[in-house]
Parts: sequence; structure tokens; C-alpha cells
Amino acid sequence: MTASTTPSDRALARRQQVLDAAAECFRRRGFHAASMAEIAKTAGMSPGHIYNLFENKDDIIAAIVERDCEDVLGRIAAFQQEEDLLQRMLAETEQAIDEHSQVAEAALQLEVLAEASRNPKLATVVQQSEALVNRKAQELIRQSLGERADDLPPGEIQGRALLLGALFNGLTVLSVRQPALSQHAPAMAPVMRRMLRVLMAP
Amino acid sequence: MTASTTPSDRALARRQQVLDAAAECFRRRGFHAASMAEIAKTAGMSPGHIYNLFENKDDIIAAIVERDCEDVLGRIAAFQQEEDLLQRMLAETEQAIDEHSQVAEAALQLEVLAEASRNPKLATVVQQSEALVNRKAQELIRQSLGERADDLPPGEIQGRALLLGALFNGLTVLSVRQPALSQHAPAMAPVMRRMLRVLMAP
Amino acid sequence: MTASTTPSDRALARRQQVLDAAAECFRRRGFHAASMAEIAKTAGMSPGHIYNLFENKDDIIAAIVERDCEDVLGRIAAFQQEEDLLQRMLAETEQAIDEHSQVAEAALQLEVLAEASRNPKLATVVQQSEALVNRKAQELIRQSLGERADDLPPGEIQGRALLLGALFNGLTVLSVRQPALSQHAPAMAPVMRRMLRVLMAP
Amino acid sequence: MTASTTPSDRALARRQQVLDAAAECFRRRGFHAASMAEIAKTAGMSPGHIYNLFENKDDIIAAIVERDCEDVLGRIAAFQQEEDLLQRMLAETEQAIDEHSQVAEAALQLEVLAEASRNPKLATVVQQSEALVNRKAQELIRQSLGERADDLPPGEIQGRALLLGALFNGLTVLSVRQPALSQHAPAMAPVMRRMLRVLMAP
DNA sequence: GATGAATGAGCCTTCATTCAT
DNA sequence: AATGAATGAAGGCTCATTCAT
Repeated sequence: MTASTTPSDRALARRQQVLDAAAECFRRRGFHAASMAEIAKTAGMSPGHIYNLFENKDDIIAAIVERDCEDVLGRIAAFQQEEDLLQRMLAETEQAIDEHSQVAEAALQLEVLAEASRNPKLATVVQQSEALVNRKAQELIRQSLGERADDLPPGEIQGRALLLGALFNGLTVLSVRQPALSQHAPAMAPVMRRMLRVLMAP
Repeated sequence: MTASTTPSDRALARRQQVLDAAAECFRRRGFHAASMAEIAKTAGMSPGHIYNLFENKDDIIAAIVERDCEDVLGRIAAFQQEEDLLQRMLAETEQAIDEHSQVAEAALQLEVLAEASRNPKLATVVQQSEALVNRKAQELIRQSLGERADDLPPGEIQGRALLLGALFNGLTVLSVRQPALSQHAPAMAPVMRRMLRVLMAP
Repeated sequence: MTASTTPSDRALARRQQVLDAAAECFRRRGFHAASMAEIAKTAGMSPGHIYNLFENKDDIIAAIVERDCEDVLGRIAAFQQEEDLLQRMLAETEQAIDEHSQVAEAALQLEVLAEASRNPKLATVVQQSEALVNRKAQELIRQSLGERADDLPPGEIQGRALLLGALFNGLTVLSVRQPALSQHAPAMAPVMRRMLRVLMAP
Repeated sequence: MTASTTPSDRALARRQQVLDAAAECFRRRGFHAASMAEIAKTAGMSPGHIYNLFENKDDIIAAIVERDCEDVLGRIAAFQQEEDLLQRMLAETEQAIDEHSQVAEAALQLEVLAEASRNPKLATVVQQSEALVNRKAQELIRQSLGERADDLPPGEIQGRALLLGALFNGLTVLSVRQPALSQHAPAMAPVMRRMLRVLMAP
């Protein structure tokens, strides 16, 4: 009758609870400083039970990265519906800058990346996520270019997609390096728009 | 007796030893995984003695950040001697991309930033460093613009400087997200050059 | 309805399943390293249900010891049918040595004994088992001696039975101390036969 | 000046403290039930410091086994000075039986052996110890036989040494299987003497 | 200045056991 | 009878930091 309370579904819901709790703790304290005990308490379950849902602490960040990746892909997909991509991006530049400037979220992302550079399993997840996002970014650029995409030299689209990623990732870094950054969003927006045109227009 | 081995000088040299050792360990293992014992061994002194030179472990990364900052400022200063800045940057784009793609170094930087978002003392150091670098970046841009700098709307230079920083920091992130990145440097270079023109030319 | 699947009978069969699974796990991993979860999985039932059949983990080894004891008693009883016990034992010495040199089985027995020295409940089971086996050993020796048994000083039979037990238990220990032992079985057999004569012949 | 307080010597003394404490705890609670915290407390030092002296908990039993082995070898060596070995052994049979019947010590030995069957590092230590003791046992037997040793078939000495070991190890097992064993020492002694003659006399 | 022995809090993880269903 | 989700105590081990020498 109730497909939503299938054992597996329950476990899935519990996993989400843990992921939410862990993300919160990681943001608050950092990955290493957040203890499993704290995560368990935040998730409203016992430390031991977390290990029925995840292999270990590393497995939790890996799952967070995967979930975030799906989230990003979803947002990109929604974007792709847009008629004139570039116009939309230019219209929302200030907002995009703000979104990439949430310090707590940024810190978590940076820490995950640092961790990934030494944890092979996490590295795999991160790189596969990135590969998916990069592919979508290329699609976005092609879509924005329309038929003129075919005239570009090989590698050009890839180069643009990478730098588009770098630009937004760079904002994330800046938000930690200069938490006052948000005050400068108005100053950055016009310049940003010019860069977006370079990346997405012919 | 000998002025060159004044206690203070000796201590300074010892500090450098520790900083070198710590940077090496941090790059190799990460900030949290590198133990004081390992750092002490690498630096060729006892763990206890490190505490005569630094207040604690956090203090060591703070000092590393400061030293790195001075290094960057020095390189920027050398750059400022250049006649035609933009030409030089365009000529060295590939090399600049490569330099920002050293994974181990990148990981350490990201970890430091993540740490800084939760450690006020480190945050201060990071933000002051960033402020200095940002000021230099603005000088660079002004210099590149020449007298036309004065025609720009207020905040424009700051916006450019910030995005210039974001772009390079973004490459650092990318080098962790896509360690295969270096293969794409040739594809990125032409696009990168166009972006540099947007940021540094009138 | 069907007498052969009476609740009690079913429970008994389930208990055997658990004992088989547990013995296997204990042999493979050791008593402490074998988890109830693993035993349950091996037995093809849930961890929770094991607690409907046994009071706790200790209770399981106790039951294994009891079962093993019955097994040994059965084999001794079969032996007792023999016309000339001593001849039979001398004929099968090599085989007996081999049987007592199975490392995995030996390890489990030693572990159980160690455990018994601190767990009163298990101690009771072990000591009662041993008492039964010892009585049978005395019968065996008496049978082998025939009417000459009556000429022996009091306690002599008990002394022989104990040392007979010690000798075989010693082989078990040796099989762990020297896993290469089986290579030496041929060297031990002749000596062993002389010792058996000392213990079982007049 | 004081060679006995050399750093290395101090560490050695600390190690002995730990070994004494650990042996006591292991005898009292068993290897798995004895916690490092308890051992540390018994040894009068912090848990952390034990890890400056030993690699881990397993390393501690390994060291205990090695120390015990040296102890046994020492006692055998003292025995070897004896003019008439067999006479001495026959004279001290009751005492030897008693010595091998200390339940607590026996339990520890059995547990170590069980552990060794699954822990390769410990297995190495146990087997090397056993090899040394076995060699000494062969020497003992040769010495007892005098020149008649040369008339024996090859392997005979080894067979005797192994069974000599088995016999005493068997007593250790019996002391756990039948803690009341000591009451039977008088009954066992005469039989034991005959077995010793079989093993050590021509 | 320099050592390194020593501390002890705290972490991740495991697992026997329980209980609602 | 049977499940398996859930608990929570406890364990081995690490490591920043201190301090007597």
C-alpha cells in the first residue's frame, strides 16, 4: 500500500537526514572538527546507526558532493530551457555573484576539494561530478552560440567552459578571502557581464 | 658576539626552518593530517622547541600565509617594472595557467581558506594578505590602462581587480576538480587572453 | 499438526543452524572478532532472532562446547566396542595425531578454554564436559587393562586418564605453536605408541 | 656517568612496566577484555604514552611472548648444567606438574595461542619462540641419552622433543579444563615419571 | 635555547543487545 | 516466530601541547 515506507525508502530518508545534519556540522565546524557524535545528535539518531547508512565519515562527504552535483545539474537543466541564455545570465549576474559568495557554503566546498586531493575515493566523486557539470557547461555555451558554434576552432568550447567554471569557482574562493565581497558585487557586475559575453557570445 | 648570530636572528632562521618543513608536510598530508611530530622531524628539531618559536599549530599556517603573501607581492612588484604589462601577461598566459595548476599547492591553499573561514586569527591574516594583493592588482590595472584609467566609472577598477583575482583563484580550484586540467591549457589560453584584455585594456 | 515440526522441534533445528554458523565464524575469525551480525547472516536469520534461541553470545559457545562434548563421548563409545583397544589405538596413531592438528579447530578450542577461565558459566560447562570425558577415558583404560586393572594402586587409573588427556590436548596446542607439525607426525608416531603403551598397557 | 639512566634504558624500563601491567591485566580479564586504559593505569602511565613504547596492543602481547620465551630458555639452560638430567626431572615431577597448573597463567597462554592463529605477526613470534624451545628440548634429550643418542633412528629425537612439549602443554590445558587438577598431582606423578623415562632414557 | 618524555582529551568506529512491528 | 532498525557504551589510538631537565 504505502510505497513511501518501504524499508529501502526509510533508509533513504534516514540517509538524507544524516546528509543534512552532516552538511550543517561541516559548514559550522569544518570536516575534521565535526565529530560523528555531533552529526548523529544533529541528525537525531545514534552514532552507531550512522554506520548502518554510511560506510564511514568519508563516505558522508562523498554523498554530499554527489547530492550537490545533482542539485547543480538540475539547476543547469532548468537554465537550458531558457530561450536566450546569455540575456538571462546577464540579467541575473548580481544574483549569481551573491549566490557564489555564501561564506559557510564556500568553506565547505573548499575543504571538500582539499580533502579530495588526498582521498582517492572522494577524488573520484569530485572529478566525476565536475566532468558532468563541465559537459553541461559546454552544452550551455553551444546553445548560446547557436549555429555559429561550428565555426569555432576545436577546443575553443572546452576552453570557454573551463574558464566559465573557473570564474564562478573563483568567486567562491574570493568570498572566503574577502567576506566583504558582497559589498562589491555592484562593482563587479558590469565587468562580469563583459566576461560572460566573451565566454558565451560569438 | 657575532651580530649575525644574534639570538633573534637565530630564532628567525629556526622559524623559517619550521615554516619550510610545515609547508612541505601540509602539502603532503594536509593541514589536519600533518602532525607536529612530523613537522618537527622534517624541520630537524624537537616538537617541544617548535612551541618556543610559534604559539601553536594554527600560528604556523598563519605565518605560512603571511610569507606566501610577501612572495606574491614581490612577484607583482617585479611585474610592475614591465613596460607593457598586458603584452607580458598575454605572452605568459600558458605559463600562468600552469603555475596555478599545481595540485598539492592548490590543495593547501584551499584548506587554508576553509580553515580561515572558522579561525578568526587566520581569517585576519588571510584577509589582510588579500587586501594587499588586491591593492597591487588595482595598481597593475591602472598602470596597464594608463591615463585612460581616469575615465572609468568609480568602482570599475576594483571590480576588475576582484575578477582578475577570481579568475586565477578559479584556476586553482579547477586544478583540484580536474587534475587533467593541464592537458587543456592550450584550449584555455586563447580564451584567457581575451578575458585578460577585458580586464586590463580600455 | 505435524509432530515433526512442533514449535520446540523447529526451535531445536534453528538452534543447530546457529551453532553451525557460529562454530564456522568462530573458527574463521575467533570468538571475539566474530560478530553476532556475521553469525546471523551465516545462519540465515536475523540477529534479533538469535536472542530468541540463545540468551547471549556466551551462551552460544557454551552450547557449542556441550555439543562437541557429546560428539567426543560418542566417538569414545564407538571405540569401546573394539575388542583390543590398544591395538586399535596403536594402529591409528598417525591419524589421531593428524586429527588433533587442525589449526582452526585447535584455535577455537584454546580460545574457548581461555574464555572459560574467566566466565563461570562457561567454566561449568567445560568442566562438566571434561569430567564426562575423563570418566570415559578411565573406562577405556580399565577395559584395556582387563582384570589386571585391579592390581594397580588407587589413583593410578585416574593419573593415566589425566595424562592421556594431557597428551592429546598437548597435540592441539602444538598444532598452533608449530603449524608445520604435521610434517613431523611420522617422527612422533613411534614415540607416541610407546607412550600409549605406558598409559594403557599393564 | 650513570649508564643505567640512559634514555634508551629508561625507555626499556618503561617497556617492562607496561609488559608487567599488561600481563597482569591480560591474566585478569583476558586479552580482548583488558583495555589499554586499564593497562596504562596499572602501569602508572597515560594511555597515550604506551604508544611511544609499543606500536599497538598486539605488539604488547608479542613482547610478552618474547619475554616469556627468554625466561623459559633461561630455565632450560640452568637445567642443562645438571649432571643427571633425568634424575633431576624425576625428582621434581610433582613440582613441574604444579608449575604448569597455574590457571591464570595458563589462560593467558592459551589465549595468546588462539590469537596467534589469526594474527600473522604474533604467529611469527610464537613460532620462533617455539622453535628455540624445541631445539633446546632436543639438546636436553640428547644430553640425557649420552652417546646412545647416535644409535637412534633419524627423527626420533625430534619426535621425543615434540611429545615432551606436548605433554607439558597438555598439563597447561588440563589446568583450565580441570582446575581441581592439582589435587590429582600425586596420582599423575608416577605415571608421568614413566613417560619421562620413555622420552629421555634409551 | 633545546629536548623528548609524558599527558589526556577526544575521535572514529564496532558490536552485543533490544524492541517495535 | 521473525525482522532489522536502532541504541549507546566502550575501545584502540592519535596528537597538540606541556614541562622537567
